[in-house]
Amino acid sequence: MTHSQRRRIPDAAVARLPVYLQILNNLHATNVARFSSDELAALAGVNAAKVRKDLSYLGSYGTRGVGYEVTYLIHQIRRELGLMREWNVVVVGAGNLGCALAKFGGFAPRGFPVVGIVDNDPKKIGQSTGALKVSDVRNLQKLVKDLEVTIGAITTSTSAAQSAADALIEAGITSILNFAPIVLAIPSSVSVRNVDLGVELQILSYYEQMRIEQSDSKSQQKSNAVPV
Amino acid sequence: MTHSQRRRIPDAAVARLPVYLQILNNLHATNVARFSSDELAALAGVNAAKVRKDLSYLGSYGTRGVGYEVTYLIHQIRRELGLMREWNVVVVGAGNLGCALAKFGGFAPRGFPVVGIVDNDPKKIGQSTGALKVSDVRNLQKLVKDLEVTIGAITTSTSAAQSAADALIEAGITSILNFAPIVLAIPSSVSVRNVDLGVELQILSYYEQMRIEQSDSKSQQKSNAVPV
DNA sequence: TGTTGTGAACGCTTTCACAGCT
DNA sequence: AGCTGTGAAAGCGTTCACAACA
Repeated sequence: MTHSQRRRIPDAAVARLPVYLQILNNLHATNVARFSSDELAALAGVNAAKVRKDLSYLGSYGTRGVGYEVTYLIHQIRRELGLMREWNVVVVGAGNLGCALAKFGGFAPRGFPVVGIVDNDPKKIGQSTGALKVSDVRNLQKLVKDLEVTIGAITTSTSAAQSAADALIEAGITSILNFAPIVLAIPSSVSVRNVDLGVELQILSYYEQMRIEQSDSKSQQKSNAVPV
Repeated sequence: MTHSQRRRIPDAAVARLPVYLQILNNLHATNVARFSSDELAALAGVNAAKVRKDLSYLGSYGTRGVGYEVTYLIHQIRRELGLMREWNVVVVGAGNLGCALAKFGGFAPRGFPVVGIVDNDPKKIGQSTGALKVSDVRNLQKLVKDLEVTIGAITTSTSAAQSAADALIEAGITSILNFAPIVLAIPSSVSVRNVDLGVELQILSYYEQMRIEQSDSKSQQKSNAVPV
């Protein structure tokens, strides 16, 4: 079945493609040329049917009886994820985290160069952080237009995060990576990914507690199983 | 319907409870005493039915015709998430991120004190970072036992991450917060949350590209709609 | 009246199972 | 013989819609 119209990949699959890509890059680095859905599934910690379904959304790029080619699949995933071009990032909030992101050289080689960092604190504006100078947040719109920025990272304090988001949206940004522990009010036309360690820890905490309660009831069960 | 046996909350709901808790803490700080599912839904960016279903997993703690009480609900969510006690955290990898986590005082007050940091680099062992001294990773098991640590944060290089995970599991850790861009091989009895900015950016990239392609076809559509 | 709590319907995601190719 | 690609089934999660009730 050929589908020449726009393919829409289910969100759940989109979230897994970067993980597959990571693994395939590793396989490529270790000179592995081919892989089967079983192998990738084992490395990704999912099951093989899921891998095949996910990869099938890209097109029919496998060979029955043989498997998939590493380099070819890397290319296809990169194409589908929009990684054949660069996406410029602007950081809002020149605190510890913001400056760390601006200095960190790890994003540019992966296609996400940080091209600007802004703040509203006059003391910070003009200071250098890595190769960048902190700009006034009031220049955000111009900066976004001139440097064709599409992604904004919010690294402000919690209290400033919503106005940072407003400024980014006003400036024409359509994707936000939010590090502030707050739910941003944004139009549905803008994508947001939240990175909140507090939330992650609390989720872990829930499963920790479940484990403890489960083992409690198990040991109770055990003592029931060996009655006096 | 009363269910006295162990309640198991769906994973999707568990992931939202910390977000609700965040919002309720804010409401509490601004002296709001009550809220309706509609209000919380608006603040959390979800719909009201989902809020009610999620909260109903905690028990029937609302009042029909009135709503929910902020402080009471905070208490119930905290109880359910296992936040009535502290969960000690150990950091593996005393690099930039690891030291930042150890120094950062933001976790202890939220119930997740970082009680240790380890590395395998002799140059780093013994150095101070915040209130902690970097320990030898070989002391991990003793550290985990003595300080009753349940959560391990992996902040090593990618290449060292799997052995860090192995060491944590060997030491008896049951929850891992992984910052390395790699899928860890771990037993299913251990919970893992991955924090990978590369993955987040690539997901945003996909939706950015979709937006562009959509607007391309729209403008094409537009030019079709106004033919020469 | 106003809002919760919840069966039932719906839609999305995962898994199964096997036809279809190499 | 072996592995992919995919309909169909099963399983979850979300939303609807309304009875229950303060």
